[in-house]
Amino acid sequence: MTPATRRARARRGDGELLRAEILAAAERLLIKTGDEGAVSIRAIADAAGVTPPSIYMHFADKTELLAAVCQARFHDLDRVMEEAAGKADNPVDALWARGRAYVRFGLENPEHYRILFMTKPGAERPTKDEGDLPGLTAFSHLVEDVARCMDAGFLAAGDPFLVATGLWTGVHGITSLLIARPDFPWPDVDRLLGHVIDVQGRGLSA
Amino acid sequence: MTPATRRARARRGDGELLRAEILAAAERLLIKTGDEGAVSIRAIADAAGVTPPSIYMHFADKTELLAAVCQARFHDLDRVMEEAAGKADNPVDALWARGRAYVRFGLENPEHYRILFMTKPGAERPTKDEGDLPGLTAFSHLVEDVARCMDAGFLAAGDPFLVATGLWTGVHGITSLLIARPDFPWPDVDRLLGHVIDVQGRGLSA
DNA sequence: CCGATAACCTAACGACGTTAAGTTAACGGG
DNA sequence: CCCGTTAACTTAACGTCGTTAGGTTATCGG
Repeated sequence: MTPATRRARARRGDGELLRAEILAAAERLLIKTGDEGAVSIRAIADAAGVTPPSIYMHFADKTELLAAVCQARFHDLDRVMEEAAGKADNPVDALWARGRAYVRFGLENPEHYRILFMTKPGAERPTKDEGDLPGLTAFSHLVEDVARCMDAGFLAAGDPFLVATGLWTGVHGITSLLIARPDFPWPDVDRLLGHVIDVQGRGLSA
Repeated sequence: MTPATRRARARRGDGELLRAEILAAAERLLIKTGDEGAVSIRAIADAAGVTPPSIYMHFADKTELLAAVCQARFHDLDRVMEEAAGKADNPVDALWARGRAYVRFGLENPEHYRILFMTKPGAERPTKDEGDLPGLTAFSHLVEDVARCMDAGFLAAGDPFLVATGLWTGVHGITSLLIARPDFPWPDVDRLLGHVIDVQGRGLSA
């Protein structure tokens, strides 16, 4: 079962084209199969119309490839959360909208979520520049939102970083357990999330 | 590098002996290496002084083996939580003691924790009898504790199952993110856990 | 002592990530 | 127009993995 359709070789300066096509192919596979295990280097290469070693021209190893695949998706996460927060007309509602958007995003992209937040980073990966962990900007947006809530007196004064971390672990707990243990007799997701948000809201209020 | 020391064949009725030795070898490997990836069927077989196919006399596949390894450890989890809860002299303190014990246990057995609560169950595994998911009895103990808190008026009346689920996702969020993202600039674990417990306590109180 | 069979082993399959060493084709320069 | 340089790939292979088919060995009842 050689490549489905063999890709035409890129022109002299256009080696970078393949990189994008590899990422697209990996993305397609990850979404279609919904299983990280099925997204092998060989399957990706085949889907991209290329042989496996070609992938190593653009990615040092498989984990770097998968990280790149997810990085794009997690710029989406930040965008989605910012959008949701923007629609609210006070910082507290924005906070909860953020949480809901986070959980929904995770459940809609479970394999991306699993790779990013449910696997150990094998050794150290000093990824180039800003996107060190890809959700870091999203997190700092959260911290800022928490600080706004405190400044406005909606939440009790305290350490915004600590509070934001607690909120993050809260929504992550829901998201990751729903992904990892779908067999558990979960209550309705919205009810559970609503309850957790409610509890956090009471517990954090001034 | 054939087996380190070859195991003597068991006697006629004692085939089950190997099962225990395989579990022990896998347990040793998992703890020593601290990496699920290093615990291969072949490595386990080698550590048990046996060839790889012998393992399939006692376990259908690798995931079943790992599940069995973790099941024992999670009877420990229930025990540890019960012990911690038993030392408290009111049901609310028992609840928080449970949470602290849970997080500590997860951080002390990160690979077990990862296998049980951070990986997708491949297809359906209708494990024989009671320990369907191994932490289920521990969870029902939690539900009972929550109900006691409500009955005693320490927590606002409500659905104990829903509240317990929220508490579970809360401690799991902390535990699993600490395991999966050790590179994040975490606040002190006790401070974070204390904060989260404090928030939940306020949010759930009557 | 012998045949049955429990308790293992040998050999192999196919898939995986990854590397070394080719091969092909696009371009700048003569 | 051809030619050599070299970017853009490929072929072939290594060692690993989980797993299976089929053989071998040693224990035990008779």
